[in-house]
Amino acid sequence: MVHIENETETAILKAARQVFEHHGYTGARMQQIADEAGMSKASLHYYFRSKENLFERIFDDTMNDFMSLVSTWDNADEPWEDKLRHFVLQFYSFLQRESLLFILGEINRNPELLKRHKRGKIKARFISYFESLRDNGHIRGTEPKLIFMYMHALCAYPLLNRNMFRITMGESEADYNKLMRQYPNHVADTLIHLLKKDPSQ
Amino acid sequence: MVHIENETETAILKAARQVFEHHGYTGARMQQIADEAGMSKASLHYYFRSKENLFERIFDDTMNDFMSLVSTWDNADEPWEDKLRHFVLQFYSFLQRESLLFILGEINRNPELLKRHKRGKIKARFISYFESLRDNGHIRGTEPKLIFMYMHALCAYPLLNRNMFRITMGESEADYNKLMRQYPNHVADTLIHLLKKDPSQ
DNA sequence: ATCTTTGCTGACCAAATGGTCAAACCACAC
DNA sequence: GTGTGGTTTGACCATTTGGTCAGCAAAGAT
Repeated sequence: MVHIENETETAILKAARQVFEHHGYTGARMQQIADEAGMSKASLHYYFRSKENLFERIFDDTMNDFMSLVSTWDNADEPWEDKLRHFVLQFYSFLQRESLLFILGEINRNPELLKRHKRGKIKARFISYFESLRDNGHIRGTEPKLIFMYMHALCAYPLLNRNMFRITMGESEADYNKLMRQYPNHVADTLIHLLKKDPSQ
Repeated sequence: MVHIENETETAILKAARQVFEHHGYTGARMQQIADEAGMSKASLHYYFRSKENLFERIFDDTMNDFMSLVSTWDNADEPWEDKLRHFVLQFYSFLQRESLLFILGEINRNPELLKRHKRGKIKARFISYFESLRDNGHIRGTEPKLIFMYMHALCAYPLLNRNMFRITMGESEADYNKLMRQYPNHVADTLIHLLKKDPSQ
């Protein structure tokens, strides 16, 4: 009976996630979570002892998903271009579902939150893979750490910054959505272009 | 006497900025702002009527700085490569000083905040400039809107995500700082590489 | 010296908020 | 029916928080 999720418990977690992601820890209200879960505030405290407990459950779940995605690497035997594109698409679609802004905001508020997720130094397999490709001369000499950062930045930032981008680029909602539908493939193209060796060499 | 900033007023704004940027609107406490400004809470209400007023002053100031930087474009007569590098370095150093995470978080909490900053559709001059370069065949056909987004993403995200990057890349604080010192120049190199025409064509 | 204006504050207030608890409720076993 | 265990809640509490206000202090003005 350690972790069999009750139906009520699931409803609470779902509501809590919505409210925390929208308002942050300090802005979230237990009453609002209770309302959205369709039960009394006291029930929240029956299942999770405190606001902080409930919050940590949400935060940790998201962080674990995120960390495991980051350290995932498909070892299928295909060209690195395909692997990279596949990873980018998967990563982007993950970020569309999960609220990274929430995570970043809470870490900024309380950096202690990260400490519980260190698990030693995990160095993403993404980086190791491209390091060995580079060492074997299959790609340009570009630092794989930079490529890793570029990939994260390009995937994540337009989702964090949606509204301001739309305004500073003078796009309508519809046009912006259209642009963003192709966006992850553009990112994959760009990263591949950055890594591919100049054929003349 | 409309806007001559009092010394006290300046102290309040400085303290308020620190507290708001760290804790966000909902997490910020008027008492803490008063403490850090070295005065009583009542004084805050004497100078700015309410917490919301004080917050909006901070938020608007930052947004105005940000928006004017985004729409700035140096028309000096130099090669586009130099212009671009110059802009990237300036943009990155701006983001180091100002807290973009604060802005993004508050916009997420309350999208209304953006409406007051629209000023019609302003379409960054950055984009127009590269559109005309492209139309005149001086750069690759890459969509300038994408380059604009890439530039923002590459500059901003590593600053937003500092802590998680350090951990997932398995870097020490010192090594990461070293990497980041060269980072804006890497970004400029990369963007130029993406735009430059293949010399063989 | 006294009045007036301006800056500033301690003491206070009403509302909101996280949390508690005794009692009610409900399914099920006997 | 009666008892028993887990579940749910309305009423309540202590604390925190944004905000107010009467009044003090200091600096001119008269």
